[in-house]
Amino acid sequence: MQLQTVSSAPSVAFPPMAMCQGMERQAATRIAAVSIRQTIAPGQELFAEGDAAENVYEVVSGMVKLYKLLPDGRRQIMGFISPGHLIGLVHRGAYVYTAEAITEVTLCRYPLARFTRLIDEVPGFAKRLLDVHSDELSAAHDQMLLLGRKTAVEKVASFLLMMAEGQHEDCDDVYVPMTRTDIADYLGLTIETVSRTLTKLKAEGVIGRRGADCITVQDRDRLDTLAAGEALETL
Amino acid sequence: MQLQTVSSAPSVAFPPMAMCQGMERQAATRIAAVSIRQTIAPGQELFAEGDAAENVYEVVSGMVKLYKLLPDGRRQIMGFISPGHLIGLVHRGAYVYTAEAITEVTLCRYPLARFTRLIDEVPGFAKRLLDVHSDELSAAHDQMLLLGRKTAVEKVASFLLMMAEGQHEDCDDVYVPMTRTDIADYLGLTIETVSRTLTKLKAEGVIGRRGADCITVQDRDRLDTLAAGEALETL
DNA sequence: CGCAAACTTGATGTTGCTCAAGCTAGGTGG
DNA sequence: CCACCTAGCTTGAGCAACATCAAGTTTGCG
Repeated sequence: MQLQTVSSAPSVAFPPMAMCQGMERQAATRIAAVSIRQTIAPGQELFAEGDAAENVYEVVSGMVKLYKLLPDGRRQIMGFISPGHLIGLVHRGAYVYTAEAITEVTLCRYPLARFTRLIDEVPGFAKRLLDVHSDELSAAHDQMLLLGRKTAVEKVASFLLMMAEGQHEDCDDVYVPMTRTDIADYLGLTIETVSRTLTKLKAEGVIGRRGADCITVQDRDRLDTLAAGEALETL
Repeated sequence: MQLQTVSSAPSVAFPPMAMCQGMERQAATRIAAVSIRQTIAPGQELFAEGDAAENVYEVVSGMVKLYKLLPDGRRQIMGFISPGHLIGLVHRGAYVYTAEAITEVTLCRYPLARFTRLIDEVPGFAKRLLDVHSDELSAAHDQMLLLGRKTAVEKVASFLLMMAEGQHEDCDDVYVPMTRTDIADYLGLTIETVSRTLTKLKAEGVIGRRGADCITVQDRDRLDTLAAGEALETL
């Protein structure tokens, strides 16, 4: 019997599976065949750093955070995973970070053994995975630049733009499901600095706010400039 | 005619090619067959961020730095590449960072078109590349933790341990070929802070120094503790 | 020998952190 | 339905770590 918050069921082929993006129909069908659906509640861990890797996951709905901890509890969030993206990077058989649900999350789970077999068996799948890895690595590098060299304002501006990306284009509202603590641990700041910086951006008319988890982009150009780190404006 | 500092020559199969590590003899031979040797001088660029990707490289000797710049010149070094490692991560056909030689560097160059074909043609090659990518991504995540959450002392200690790794085991001397500016841009610090931190570590007896580019590890345990970020000692 | 680049050291400055209240909103029970 | 409670957020005052600015010192090379 599973935990109440976790349910599993074999999935039938599901049309827009990101895992199979750009792949042939037959290949996509084979990949979908090894996937298992499940749902987890906010705050639940998918797996922890150092656990033996047993599955690869694809987020179908909701949002997951990935993080690492230092021995004394300092935390760095490596990324927020939104629908259509994969989780489960493995390094010598173990997960390299902890994955935890921020909202309620629906997942596709791929048992690692079967998943690995697909790499040999499904033509084009290895290349697809290499592309996915390249995207992740590129994002990691952008984040390194942010963490090492951007100011607090630049970090928060970059974060807002990242969150805006992939949300409904027609509207300037950005929905921010994670807490200030999560944002701070993602940007290498404290929760107070995140809060103050948002207040400053609002005072400058760059953003507006409808409650803590909904932010309106009022001056997109200005936000872009700040995020890019042009260093023209100090705010 | 090539630049004086750059020379190319078709390579014969070369025994310990890292690209082929763990692969069958025949596969390794095929991979080696598409490689071209070349040498570049310190300070020379292999390619720049945003350039159309044309090659993948493997460092044979020497050291290369990879970096990104902000519009106003702030720089973040993504990594130092030592022999046996690959360079040339591609994201939508363009390089995502600039690669520049620190020392004189010998390389194996693999033209991208031929390299890509090998993925389909050589069994096991795709998996090998996925492993390489996993290692890189894991290293990038470690660096994100360092940049976002470690103190100056912890950063410098981590850096020294990274440099010590892969150097002759029998000796405690760590050879540091890059400048303080490079180290600072790698750790998200200033050159002055790097210098002061090294001085502090020396005063504490954790390290000793033979000139600016050679450092002796005198208390390995202490250095490990500091790098791990146990936060027990403030120094 | 002399120059330039790289490094170290010192004095001062500033960004973002720490500590400490308040505030707000959503959920619960009376 | 409303008061209360709590988790999360905001705001303020003071501080510390690291940055900046400014000399000196060392090193390697022509």
